[in-house]
Amino acid sequence: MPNNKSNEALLNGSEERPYPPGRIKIAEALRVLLREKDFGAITTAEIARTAGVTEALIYKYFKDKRDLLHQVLAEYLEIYLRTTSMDLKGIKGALNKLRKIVWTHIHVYATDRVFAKILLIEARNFSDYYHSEPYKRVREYTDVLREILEEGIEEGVIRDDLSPAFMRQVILGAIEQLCLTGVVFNREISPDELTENLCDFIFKGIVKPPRK
Amino acid sequence: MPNNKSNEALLNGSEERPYPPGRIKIAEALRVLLREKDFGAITTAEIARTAGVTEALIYKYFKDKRDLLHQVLAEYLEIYLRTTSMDLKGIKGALNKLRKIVWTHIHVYATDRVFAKILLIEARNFSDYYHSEPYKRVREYTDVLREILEEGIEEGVIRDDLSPAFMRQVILGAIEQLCLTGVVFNREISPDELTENLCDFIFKGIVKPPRK
Amino acid sequence: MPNNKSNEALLNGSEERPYPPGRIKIAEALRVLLREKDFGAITTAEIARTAGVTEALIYKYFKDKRDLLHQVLAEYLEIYLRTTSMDLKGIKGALNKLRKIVWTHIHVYATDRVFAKILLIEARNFSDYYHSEPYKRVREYTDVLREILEEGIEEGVIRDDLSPAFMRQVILGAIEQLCLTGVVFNREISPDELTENLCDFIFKGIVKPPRK
Amino acid sequence: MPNNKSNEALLNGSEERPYPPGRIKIAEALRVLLREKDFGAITTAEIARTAGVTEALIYKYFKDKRDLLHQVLAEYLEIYLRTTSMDLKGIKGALNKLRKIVWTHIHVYATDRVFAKILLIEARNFSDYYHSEPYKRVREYTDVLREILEEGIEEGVIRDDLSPAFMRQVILGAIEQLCLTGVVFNREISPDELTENLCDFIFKGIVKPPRK
DNA sequence: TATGAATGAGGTTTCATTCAT
DNA sequence: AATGAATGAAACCTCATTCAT
Repeated sequence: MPNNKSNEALLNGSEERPYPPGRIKIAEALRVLLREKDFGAITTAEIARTAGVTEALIYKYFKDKRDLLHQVLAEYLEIYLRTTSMDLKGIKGALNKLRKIVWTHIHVYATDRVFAKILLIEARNFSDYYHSEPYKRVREYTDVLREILEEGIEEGVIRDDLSPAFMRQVILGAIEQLCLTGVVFNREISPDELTENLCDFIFKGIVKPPRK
Repeated sequence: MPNNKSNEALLNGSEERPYPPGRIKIAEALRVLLREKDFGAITTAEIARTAGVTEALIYKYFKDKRDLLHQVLAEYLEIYLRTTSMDLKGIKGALNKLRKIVWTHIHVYATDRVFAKILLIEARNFSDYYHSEPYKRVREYTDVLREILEEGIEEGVIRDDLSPAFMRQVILGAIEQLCLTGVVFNREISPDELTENLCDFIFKGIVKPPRK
Repeated sequence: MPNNKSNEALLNGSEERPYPPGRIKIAEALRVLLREKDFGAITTAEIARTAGVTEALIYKYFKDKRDLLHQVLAEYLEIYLRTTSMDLKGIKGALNKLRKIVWTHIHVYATDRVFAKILLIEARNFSDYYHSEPYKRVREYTDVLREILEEGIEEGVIRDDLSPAFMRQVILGAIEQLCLTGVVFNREISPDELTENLCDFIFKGIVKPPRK
Repeated sequence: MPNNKSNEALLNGSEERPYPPGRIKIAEALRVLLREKDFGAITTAEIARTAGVTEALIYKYFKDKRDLLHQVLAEYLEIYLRTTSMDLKGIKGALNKLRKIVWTHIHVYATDRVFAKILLIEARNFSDYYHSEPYKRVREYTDVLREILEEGIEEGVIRDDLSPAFMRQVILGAIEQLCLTGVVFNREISPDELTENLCDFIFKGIVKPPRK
């Protein structure tokens, strides 16, 4: 792996300026708790207890409870944005890239349930989410997908009578829906299988081609 | 319209046993408030004030605040389930039915923003939602879609190498994602256009067919 | 049994003017519920539901919830006052009477747990109880005991250097304490055994008489 | 007084870790209010107001309103348990000890009306009281009495044909009944006189010994 | 850097009670 | 004689947040 910096480390601040222990413990506590319950059901008291610090300390490092979630989400996004662009390197052809990014996306949801929960369940509930910093990062993330679609159109392998933005929505919606139930009911998610089927769907549609 | 009972009336209980005025006012108050803000941001005090009744009355008719939402949601579902099966009557061909149900689905989100908000934003946030009564109704709703897909497979117009359940997920995910932004940013949603494009996508896929 | 009127009937009003069915059902409902839970934990809604009437009806027949309890208690007292004076008839000697009344008292607590609960647990909790109508009936009840003690003093079989009022308190306290645990923990209470031991205690004290 | 730690201090936590001021004020407020009214008639708002703190603080230090009462009661018991065992030191003879403990017991009720009220009136009304922590302390308290009785039996001064547990019940019941009216009607209670009479009753019984 | 103490503001819920019919 | 509808008042409690140290 070319990553000279582990994800773990990334969650704890930059190398030169690592986060103070209290801040690390708090963010980690939230991650732990999110594994078990909704953000809304988690109290600051609980976070503090889990982190082994006082509630007041949370407000030293975070503007408020929401900000804590946003920052934790931002840290995840940081990681997965890197991973994604890394993963696409060296792949040729828009369709191959598309397949790859679909797989990566599903894979993340499959393996990192906390991240998945935040994105699929919690985030959209905050009315200000769609104007928040993390949402902008998410857009960066999904923009990669749009760029691949544009690339495919230019390559001539993807139809040009549907807007890339529209196609991106459909693909993302499909991915999220497919993963949502897995996340909600804590079921296994198989990236390989889902990617295979989804790309099959996306590429060819569901209408049976007429017999020759 | 063949409906001999208006939707309005349906929200007020059965014809013989209409809901008491207080109950109607409370449910209506919630609907009004949901137009403007998140369920979580709505207080029982607010609901009571808007309804012109006392807070206590809410608890006469509903187990708790959540139950109120569930019941309001259930009433919506009741209506739209009827509408949906009504709408499909007389349509021939699975693909035509599919197109119709996609249109209906989008149309509902486009016109009934309160219902859309509950379903797209609030519902999934309640950890117990996926085990709740309303969710079962939603399943009934989406099952109609699956049946259409099965019909299409039998007719031989829809491919049989992807499971109907899978296809349903993809289609639903796409619809929801497409409507979500409209709902969140309070933008117009065009059922005709979206349906047109979405069915085009779904039916044929995005890969450009090779020139003959 | 010389009683030409059953207890059951007594609870339902006088013979010529029986209580209306609603009032009977409500009082009975309270008795039923008291078998299982504290008066404080019983709500008017519960009483109404159990009685199969509406809450409003309770207020037709009773001033308020407390009054309902007081009336139910009064009805019990009515019954047991009759029983007691009946029971003492024909018994000769203050000590025999004393033994008899102790037995009766314990026997009532042993068999009628609802009555026992009201008297041993609920009643004293109401600050106004000691000025209430039922309390006056209770005094009548305990006065019988005092009269027996006075009789014994006159007969010369009971010491005259302790006031009858004082002795009554001690005896009643002992009975109540002995029954209380039985009632609280829903254990069997044996009137025969308790009476035997208690009278033994009361009559002779606990100090071992010096050897002759 | 050999006590190197005042009761006052005991109510405020251990010496090294005194309770925070808020907690002390709240407990004290409840004690003050109990002097005037029933626990059930005291509201958390009232407690907070009297203590000069916010209602929320009550819930920082106590699980709920009941827990507050339990803890206050526990603190009293702590004190009186110490006092009791202290008081018995140096007394010879089971009967003397018995007399002493009766006096102490009555004396406590006579002087500390709040404690008396909790124990004689409030406590038994809480259905869970008999399974609560404070009740266990009360048992410790009354066990001392039983031990004295056992000692007396061994010494040969107390009759051995009645079980110590039974005798304890009778004695306790008598004490409580005797004090109850004093407490309820806010009348003076004379420990000396009551003890004198009660022990006379207990030791010798009420039956006049036959003339020699 | 971190804590202990305390708060403000409101939240949901409960329950006895009333009144028009 | 009984009900259906509604209420008033307060109760208990939660939780994010602040501030002095």
